[in-house]
Amino acid sequence: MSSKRVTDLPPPAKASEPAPRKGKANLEDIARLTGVSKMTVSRVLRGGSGFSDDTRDRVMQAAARLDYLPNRLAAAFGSDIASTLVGMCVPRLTSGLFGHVLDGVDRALSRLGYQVMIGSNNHSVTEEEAWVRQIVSWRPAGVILSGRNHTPGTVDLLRQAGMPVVEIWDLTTTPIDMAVGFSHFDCGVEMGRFVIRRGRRRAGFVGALSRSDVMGQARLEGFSSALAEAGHPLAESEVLLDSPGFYQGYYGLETLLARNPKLDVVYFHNDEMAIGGLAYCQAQGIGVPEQLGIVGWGGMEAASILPRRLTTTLVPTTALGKAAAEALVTRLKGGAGQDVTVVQTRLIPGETA
Amino acid sequence: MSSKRVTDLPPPAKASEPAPRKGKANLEDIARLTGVSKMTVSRVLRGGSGFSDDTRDRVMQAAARLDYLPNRLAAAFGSDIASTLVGMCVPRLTSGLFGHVLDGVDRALSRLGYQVMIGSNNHSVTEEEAWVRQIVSWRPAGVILSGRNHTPGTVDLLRQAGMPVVEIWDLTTTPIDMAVGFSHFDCGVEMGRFVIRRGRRRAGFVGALSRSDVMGQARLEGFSSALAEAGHPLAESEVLLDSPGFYQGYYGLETLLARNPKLDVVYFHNDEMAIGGLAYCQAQGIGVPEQLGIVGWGGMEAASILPRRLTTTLVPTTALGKAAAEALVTRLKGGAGQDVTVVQTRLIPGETA
DNA sequence: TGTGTTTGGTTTACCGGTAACGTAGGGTAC
DNA sequence: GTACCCTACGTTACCGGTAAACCAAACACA
Repeated sequence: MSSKRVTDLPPPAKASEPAPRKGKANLEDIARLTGVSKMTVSRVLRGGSGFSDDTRDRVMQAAARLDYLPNRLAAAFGSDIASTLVGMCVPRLTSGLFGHVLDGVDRALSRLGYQVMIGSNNHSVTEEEAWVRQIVSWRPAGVILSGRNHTPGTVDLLRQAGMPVVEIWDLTTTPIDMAVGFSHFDCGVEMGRFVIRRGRRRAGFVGALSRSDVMGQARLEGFSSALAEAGHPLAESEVLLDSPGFYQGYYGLETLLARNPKLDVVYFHNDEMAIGGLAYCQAQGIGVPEQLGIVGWGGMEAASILPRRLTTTLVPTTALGKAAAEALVTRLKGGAGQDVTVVQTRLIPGETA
Repeated sequence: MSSKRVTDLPPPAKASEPAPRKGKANLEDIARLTGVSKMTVSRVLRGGSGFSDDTRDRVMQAAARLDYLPNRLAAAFGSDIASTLVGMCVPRLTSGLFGHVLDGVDRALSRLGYQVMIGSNNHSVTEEEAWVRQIVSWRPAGVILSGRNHTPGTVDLLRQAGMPVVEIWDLTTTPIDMAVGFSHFDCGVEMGRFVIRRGRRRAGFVGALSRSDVMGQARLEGFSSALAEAGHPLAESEVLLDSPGFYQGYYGLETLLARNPKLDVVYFHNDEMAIGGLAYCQAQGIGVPEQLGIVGWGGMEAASILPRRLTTTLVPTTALGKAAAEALVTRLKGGAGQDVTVVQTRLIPGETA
């Protein structure tokens, strides 16, 4: 017994009493009380068929009387297909965007009786592999990963486990199994073209590529390539080895402008950093957008209510999570499941560029 | 077999071949290959004692050769004390604050080999009970809940399961088992006294008590009582039946000021709403803090980098999560575990009040 | 030399479900 | 009347570990 609490069962219960101990009952106990076999009880409780209405009622009553609590561990272990566990790994749990993705996933899955096991890998594929190794040993029904970059070990583990895998966030043409996301490169391209259209010519970038945040990198590359194509290549870039937060945006912009005061627009790794950048401008009396354009990425709620609405790219985080969950469930139900699902991001032309 | 993927095992493997099928090996397979019993293998792999160095090496080699993946499901099921699952339920996964708490919990627990299963209850004790019922059927090692309000059913389930429970966020003098948090009422009191000291006399409150967010309610009560004590009771209050976000703060303040334009300070449900309120002031040309004081709660990162640093209460979210995890683990290791752990919040006297 | 004790194992039983298959009895088609 | 099928169960075996008890050989010590 794992009971560690002190105030548990009032009397220590007379030995070898077959009396129903409330709350510790199993199928056998219900079977005994009902006068059927435990297999029949199992069938009834799972809502299958192969029993009479009368039997069903009696089983249900007995289960209620004994306060029966199913043991999902036993069920999942015994049947090999009954697992309703789903593992989900995100880069950082503290990211507002991933919070919404997680929420989308959890809402969609828990409604169907699945349980989400979380993990975070801090943008490290090595940590991700360690997490996958742990998760796979729980024999989950499926796994959701963030990003398309994984160690060979991760891929091996998942392939061998033979379970559905959804890679979210960034698109990949060669998913391990399925992918739901959008192209970060294209986000960058779109924003690059946008700032060019707005007449900006000397663009900078402020990022915080903690570890190997290849997706922020991809946005930068898309941005750069669009600028180069237009004949006005990226003028300056400051990439901190830090997490992409408000402070980093504030000081990142300070550093960037110190190096090149003539910039007329700055693309930020994300909205949090961009808002930090805006704060810096306000503090220094730099006019936005007249003197300097500020553009972000991600579409956090705060961005739309600022004094000046931030120009950014809106990412449908909750919908993305929901789509990932649905792809997984479709596969679990035996459906084919789409290999690659694209969710649409949208450039919000705010008032800061 | 649960293999649904198509590109699984290259050749369909000759029938009844005792040859080690990579990645599907179990203790028995390792035992056979090593020439010992599976019990010995179990001991070796768990790093116990009772075997020679030679045996250990041979077992480890065999395990590596077979790509052995432990089956935690079987282990947890079979032993009743080996579960390393921990359930954690938060009001909303999209809340920045809870993201940090979750992160603190997950970091602390995953380092020790535990797996966190998440859930959200949308501030509803009924949804919480449904979640607890699901979670308990996974026989986790422990459970972390948010808030101190629970249905009798929830409490029953947890008591019967007899597993460690940590209630976080709000303090309670009568925890189900253990509690880690701080007093929301006291936060309100402290802020009430603070605004009085700053000379404010006509205070308002803007909240968004989605469902039964009793903790926001407690802060309001503390705030009110401090004001009343000082002889300047709360003048106006606007509580939306909505989630506490930026927009709600913006429009909540608009509504509040429409009803009572003479307010000289407004306490917000949280920082997100307060920032929304600040945005409204900026949009309307209301001088902060000269004309109107704005104070928030929570201490989100954004609050400290705004043009004017927000006056708020800093909640040590990550530390709180870590403390909760540690309380749980202490209890799991057999220690007594502190009943109630208080984490310190800190009023940050910013520049907005 | 006999008797603990330690070392390095083995054996057996069990956790609580589920899958697969077996079967008795009543209805039914021909 | 018999072959067949359906309904409503029961039986058996098993999933992959772990706990507990047992055991033989080697060693220690008086």
